Amino acid sequence: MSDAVYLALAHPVRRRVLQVLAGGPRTAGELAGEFAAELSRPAVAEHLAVLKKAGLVRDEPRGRHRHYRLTPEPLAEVADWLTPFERYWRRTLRDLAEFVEEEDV
Amino acid sequence: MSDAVYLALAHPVRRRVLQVLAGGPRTAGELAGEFAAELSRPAVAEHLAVLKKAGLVRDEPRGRHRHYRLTPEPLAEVADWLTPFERYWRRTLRDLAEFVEEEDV
DNA sequence: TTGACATGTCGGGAGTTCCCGACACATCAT
DNA sequence: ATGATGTGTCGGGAACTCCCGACATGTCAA
Repeated sequence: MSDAVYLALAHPVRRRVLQVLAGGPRTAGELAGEFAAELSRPAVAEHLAVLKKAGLVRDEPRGRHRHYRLTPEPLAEVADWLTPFERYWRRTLRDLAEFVEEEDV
Repeated sequence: MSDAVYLALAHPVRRRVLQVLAGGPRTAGELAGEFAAELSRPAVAEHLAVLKKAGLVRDEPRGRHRHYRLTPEPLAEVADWLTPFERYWRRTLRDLAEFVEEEDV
């Protein structure tokens, strides 16, 4: 379930696929073309399957082609998970003080 | 490099370790104890090594123990990567209109 | 109907992850 | 010094990831 989303993001090619799809829907062939220099077509198809399983893309047949489009709702869960940590890396002075105090125990 | 962060987040135990450490530093033994019901101590140690490689935790010897603390700065990169997608899942009416238009081409 | 094209899937090989029990080492208490 | 304790690491097995070439299926054009 939610695990699938984090797993989908764990490979650089899959992250780039999402970025490409953010620019609008593409066919499977167009996507394979984007990565043809590095990856075979079946490899790209596998990555698309992983993204689909995570609910991050949806596919739809259009005649002889198949269109993939971004369905980024599952990313909201990742963003939510990240939120509590945000206060740590955007540290205020008071947070920093707490941190140093803990450090010197 | 940045790959290591996404990879670190890809395992549920490692995500939970980060959440535990958000509550303050812990020794290796305390962390292993938190997961003793599911995982052996060496397994937890391996997960800690992955987190360390990603720069998400830092460890420090304290006498006979070793303290781990959260260093969440690398998470900022993930949050930044996520930002451009945010406008898709928090869709305004105008964004929705654009989307539908694209959809019907 | 036939041929060309777009795409999904299968079989399998190489590498990696994940996990554990066992061992090694350092530190502290006695 | 000795023994107990906290921790890292090693050896290895099971499962999984990643990738490819080859094949199967379905759609369109002629």
